[in-house]
Amino acid sequence: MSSIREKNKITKRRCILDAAIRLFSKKGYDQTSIEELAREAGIGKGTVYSYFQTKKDIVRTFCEDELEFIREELAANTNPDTSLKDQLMILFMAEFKHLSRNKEFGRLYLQETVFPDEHHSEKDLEMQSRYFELLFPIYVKAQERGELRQDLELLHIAGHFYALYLLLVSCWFNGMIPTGEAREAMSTLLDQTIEGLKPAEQTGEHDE
Amino acid sequence: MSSIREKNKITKRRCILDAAIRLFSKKGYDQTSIEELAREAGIGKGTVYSYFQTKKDIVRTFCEDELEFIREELAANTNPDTSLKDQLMILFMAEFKHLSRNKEFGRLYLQETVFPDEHHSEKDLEMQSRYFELLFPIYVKAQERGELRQDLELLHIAGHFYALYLLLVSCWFNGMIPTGEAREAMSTLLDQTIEGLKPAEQTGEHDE
DNA sequence: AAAAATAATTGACTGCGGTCATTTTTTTAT
DNA sequence: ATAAAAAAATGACCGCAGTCAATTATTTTT
Repeated sequence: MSSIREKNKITKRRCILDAAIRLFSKKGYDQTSIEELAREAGIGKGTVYSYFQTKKDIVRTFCEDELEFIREELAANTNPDTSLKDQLMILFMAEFKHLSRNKEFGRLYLQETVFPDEHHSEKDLEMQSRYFELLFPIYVKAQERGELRQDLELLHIAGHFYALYLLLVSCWFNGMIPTGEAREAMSTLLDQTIEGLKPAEQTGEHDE
Repeated sequence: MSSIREKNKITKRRCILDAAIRLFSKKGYDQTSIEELAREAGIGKGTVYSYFQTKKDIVRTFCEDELEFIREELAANTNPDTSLKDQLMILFMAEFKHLSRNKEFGRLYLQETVFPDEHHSEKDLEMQSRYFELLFPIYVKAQERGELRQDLELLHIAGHFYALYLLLVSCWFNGMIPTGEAREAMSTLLDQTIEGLKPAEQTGEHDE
């Protein structure tokens, strides 16, 4: 029932995140001080810390919110009857789109979640597990359609494709793959992983 | 000919790195101040910065030195005629061994090199390229032996295996894979990637 | 409506990473 | 050996992330 407070809390939280997006994107994460961020958001410095634990938590929260949104959107829009590759492309490219729009945020978020310290690792493990489980139905369907071997554990399958995503993103960050070529690179990697790396002569059929 | 100076420089550099290894390993990176590090190394705080540009540079330097050492050692010891999988296992497990011995260092180094900011990306790209090229001969040989398809670019092949390494390491950091199971997990991932992810019935031969 | 209780806000303060003018050490020149 | 020049070491100092006791705003109680 506490109307004024609740509304203010939500509003201020949004203000801080918006200010952070603006400043971090414009000047970079390190070049933006919390004091300046607070000023931009129209509040005192200390207040920032009653909404977020640390400077990096601002980044983390923003990215988790975005990911949640992306995934909900995808869960609604994905057609589970299209090919495995199509579905993975849609998913990965949606995440990549978010990443390329918020490069600085994405970089810091990935640094923290892909290589977490002891303190965060449980939380990250949970996020990762939830993410993998989100994809399990897609892989099961693909197995049923005969697109994937049945004798592989779902976790391993998920791992293989997640590995490709990590690779793509890493190559994008270090400049090996420009933004415009990411889709094609992902497509190639997915094709190769789905098709397998075997020599052509050991494989029963090949369209090339 | 400047004997005293040159020797001192090398010695002090070593002292700083040793102190860093001791303190970072014992108390963690964030919990170790440069002032304390300098005390441990028996020098003044400012002196640290005439040997290393930033706190993270200490980590970076240590890891690059170690990697250089590991790779030289491997280049000498690897038998280019054993199977692709055996060679990759030896390489990856050697790097993983270094990583698991210096977890804190490794984490920070990977964060910086896998997801570099604009400022570092050229340097990291060069490191990554050198690393990939180191592996190219192994893949060429494997292609010649018929272990890998000939129609794939070397860079893509390198990418696939590098992706697996990233995955393994990430899972290790977030606790999904305990240290003792890393070898087996890597083995499984390599097998699956080398064998391909195809359904068994589409493949000409299979031992299971 | 006033008082008491509770929650939110704030900026002065602390500690650390990194800088730089000054001092100390080493080398070169005389 | 002494002075001048060059290199290295140093700690006081700066800016910023994060803390906390004091203050202000909101809610509940009477």
